[in-house]
Amino acid sequence: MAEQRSQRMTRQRKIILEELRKLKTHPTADELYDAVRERLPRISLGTVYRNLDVLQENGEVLKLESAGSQKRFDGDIRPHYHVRCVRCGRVGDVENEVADLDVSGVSAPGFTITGGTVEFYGVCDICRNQEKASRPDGPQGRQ
Amino acid sequence: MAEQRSQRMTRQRKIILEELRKLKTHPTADELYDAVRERLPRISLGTVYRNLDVLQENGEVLKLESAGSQKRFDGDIRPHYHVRCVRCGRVGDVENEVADLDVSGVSAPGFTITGGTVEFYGVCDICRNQEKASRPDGPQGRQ
DNA sequence: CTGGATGCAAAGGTTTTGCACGCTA
DNA sequence: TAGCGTGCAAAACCTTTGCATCCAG
Repeated sequence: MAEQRSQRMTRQRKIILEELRKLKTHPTADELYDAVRERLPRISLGTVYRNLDVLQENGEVLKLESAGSQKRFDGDIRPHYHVRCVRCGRVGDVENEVADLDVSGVSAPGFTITGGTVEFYGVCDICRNQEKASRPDGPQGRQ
Repeated sequence: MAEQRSQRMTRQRKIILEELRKLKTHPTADELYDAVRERLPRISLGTVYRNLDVLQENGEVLKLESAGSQKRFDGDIRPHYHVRCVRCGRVGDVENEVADLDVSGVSAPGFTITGGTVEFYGVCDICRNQEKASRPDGPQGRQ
């Protein structure tokens, strides 16, 4: 278990990992690319993607899957819940402890269930402020 | 609440909704497109996407954002949990009742949490059989 | 009639990949 | 040195969109 898929710790891989751990924003690949480029101006976005894949298979980072839009990445691999902003897709960390989810009594035809997790959603402060700003006369639905 | 965004029930929209309700597979947009094309050979994929959007805003179908590279859709809007196959992304329905998730004590800095749901994952029978077939000499991890 | 909906095709955004060269172990 | 990793660019994917035309109400 937790097989290492790759052996070499290149400068690029090291810095990608460092920057991802530094960021608390659960960045998308290209947000991380921007951060890494400050230290390695010639790195390519493809390298960022390739390394995020490798690091994820090595269990060193988390790939937060969300269909369709952009994937986000997390350098903090301790078990914790996430919130996703339903407006902009930003992801935050939930402070509460994770509770063990009992999967033993759960059944779905055609599937063998191995686990589960809780996904929270909400609105981030940035979107909430924009929302307030754009309707000065009270709540009245989507613009 | 449950505002209708559109007024016209076109042949296309009607058939898209019918076919999605018929399918129990939580299809991707283009899987649904294939199904609909049997009845409307000249429909375009763009129309399928546009209608899925409208139907989703009307609350008539569910857009599953959970994971994978493609979004999946569900014609069954009753509250129920889903399982997702970690190998192929297929989605199935969980038979257990949904339990109310208490969100009141949950906090995440920078976010206003409005809800949450449980996401199960596992392996679907199709992938499990392929797995068995491709390693005739016992379990030994990824190939 | 009228404006929302369609078909077609092109554009858009994100992620993956082929290739020749570079660099870690 | 060997061969994994890189940069670059093109391709692959999925989804959205502009536009002229069509059709449901």
